[in-house]
Amino acid sequence: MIPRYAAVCIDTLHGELDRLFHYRIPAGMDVQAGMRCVVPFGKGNKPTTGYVIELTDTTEAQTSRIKDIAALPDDFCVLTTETLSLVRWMRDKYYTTLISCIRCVAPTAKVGKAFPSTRALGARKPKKDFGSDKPEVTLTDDQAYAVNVICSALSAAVFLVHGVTGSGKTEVYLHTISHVLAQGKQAIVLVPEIALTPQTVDIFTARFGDAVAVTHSRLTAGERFAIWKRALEGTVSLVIGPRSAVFAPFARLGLIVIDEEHEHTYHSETSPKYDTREVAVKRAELTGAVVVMGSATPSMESYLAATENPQAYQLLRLPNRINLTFPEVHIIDMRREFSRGNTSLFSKDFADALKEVLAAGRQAILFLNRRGYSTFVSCRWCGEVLSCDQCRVNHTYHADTGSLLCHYCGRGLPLPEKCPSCTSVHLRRFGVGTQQLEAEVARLFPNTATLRMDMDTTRGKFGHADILSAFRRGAAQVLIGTQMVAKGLDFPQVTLVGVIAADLSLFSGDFRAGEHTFQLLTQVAGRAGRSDYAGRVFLQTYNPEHYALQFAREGRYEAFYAHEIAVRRTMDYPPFTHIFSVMLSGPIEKEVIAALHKLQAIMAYCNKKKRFELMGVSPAFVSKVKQKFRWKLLVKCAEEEPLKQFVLYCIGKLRENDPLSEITVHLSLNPAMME
DNA sequence: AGCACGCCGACT
DNA sequence: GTCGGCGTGCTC
Repeated sequence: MIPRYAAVCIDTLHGELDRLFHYRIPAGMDVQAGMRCVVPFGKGNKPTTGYVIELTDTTEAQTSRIKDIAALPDDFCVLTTETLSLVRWMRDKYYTTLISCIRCVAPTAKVGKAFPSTRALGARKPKKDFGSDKPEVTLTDDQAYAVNVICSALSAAVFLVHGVTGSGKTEVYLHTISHVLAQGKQAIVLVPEIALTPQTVDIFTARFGDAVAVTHSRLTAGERFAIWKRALEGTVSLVIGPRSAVFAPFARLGLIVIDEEHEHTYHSETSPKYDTREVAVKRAELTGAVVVMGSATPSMESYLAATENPQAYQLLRLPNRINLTFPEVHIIDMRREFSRGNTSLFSKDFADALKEVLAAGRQAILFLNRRGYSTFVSCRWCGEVLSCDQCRVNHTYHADTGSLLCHYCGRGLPLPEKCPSCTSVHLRRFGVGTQQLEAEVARLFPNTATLRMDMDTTRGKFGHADILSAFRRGAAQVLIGTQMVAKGLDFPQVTLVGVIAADLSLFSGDFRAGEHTFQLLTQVAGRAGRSDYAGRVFLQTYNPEHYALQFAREGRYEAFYAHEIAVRRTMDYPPFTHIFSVMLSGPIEKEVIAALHKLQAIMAYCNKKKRFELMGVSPAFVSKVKQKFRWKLLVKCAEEEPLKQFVLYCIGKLRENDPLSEITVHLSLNPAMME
């Protein structure tokens, strides 16, 4: 029986259109579920792109209003049976519209246009017999065990590889991928950010050659589509990329690797606000693929799952550095430096160590997680702190342009000569950023070449790569940077790492501050001593006794985990509960607060059984950005699904009584960063 | 979101 | 009488 109707999801991002529209299938048109279609839509019967979600023989819609599908722009299905299931799951899981999920999975289409032709791309030979391609590297016992366990998993298993920095996690991934490809299956490798992990990507492309496609945010729509199509057709069998690569449309998916699984970039910050790890596990469940997550510092969520629910998450350990010793890590109490009269940026021990390294002709990495020259400018006459007029954020002084810059909206202005509040000339710059750090190194070591890597120096298309390759070939002895220099880099000549202010991420007010600090310090410490030369790491801090610093110094992940998870349990924080953050933003602060109080009242009224813990109305961490005031409230509950339904129901109630015309609602379940 | 319909003031 | 302002409501 030939189906007569197609249920179509219209390619328009609007909540009210988040339902299926039925169209008649004209005689002779070969429509399949998962295809794109062009349909007349709206008042003007405007030709509009849609996606065929299902085919039916009957329809409940009034037959007199049903129109015909106008055309099929493609001769293939953009959505497979698997990805159709996936987008439906995502829609419910991430409280969003079906079309926004489809846009994650399908290549981004220009409405009314067919996809570009792939014919011009040339025949593929970005074939090889992987079974006979025995990698030349000899695995350690730990590595071999991990590879064996993963490769003998039947299907849909999830592994967490906890491997210290330098333990050879990548080699485990490579062997596992070889095994999967040799079976004629396909694999996805997810990395936090392509630009920051060029070496990891190079290793995969070198090993698997033409079978690999690398995706990244700077690809054009055409390039992106070409890779998508090759994955669909199976002319590539390994896709490497950031979180969006989890959607690679492989028909025979065998493996998804998530490197550095704890990285917050795996959380999408725009709708659908998906967690890449959850999507990967769902795809594994739908396809029978295996998921391998790896990290030196696993997230609390994953490690808890691996230790308390080993049927679902199997833990594999790589506890030893291969041919490397752990770097010596020193915590420097900057309060003592100050009491001894040292008010400079560098402690005496670190300055001495840097001097030695430079004299020995080796390299050093200096890490400071703040860009700019001075972090704020204030008036010594009246106390005014210069700030952005669009945002509630202090201006940062940038020495290269001599300007004040807002790091939230990007607007800048020249540094004024007089205080805008009292017109005195006693403006002074306080706080240290990477620019000032660079100037300080130049002052203390005048003949030393330095490179700086932060958002200001990596703007260009190859910004990251240029700086890293210059440092690799020895164009500079010192690399100064923000957290860009902390991750995954492997420079054999680097024997010293200095963390200039290890407390910066400690007091953000986020309950994950301890976890983030531990992860960051462990990552950055791992940059030192990656060859025969011993490495040294200095953590400068005003809080030397903090557990995140102490455990990072000792390289004791399990001890840190035990401490942190106990705090989370006691305080009733994730992963033991779920937190839904509701933020409202709008141009009039009073109205934003009033709407939020109204929502709070609705929630209190609907929460008769006290199942949900309502936390108070408070300003967002940055309470004004780009002329919009931002206030939030948090709701906690041990179970995710009822929490989601409760919050969405209450927001629906709020909208019923109030059009919220100028107010935007921002929802986030278990946000990776508390705003 | 678009886009059309609709019901009131200024103009050829 | 008609042109056009943007408020309201629908889209198989």
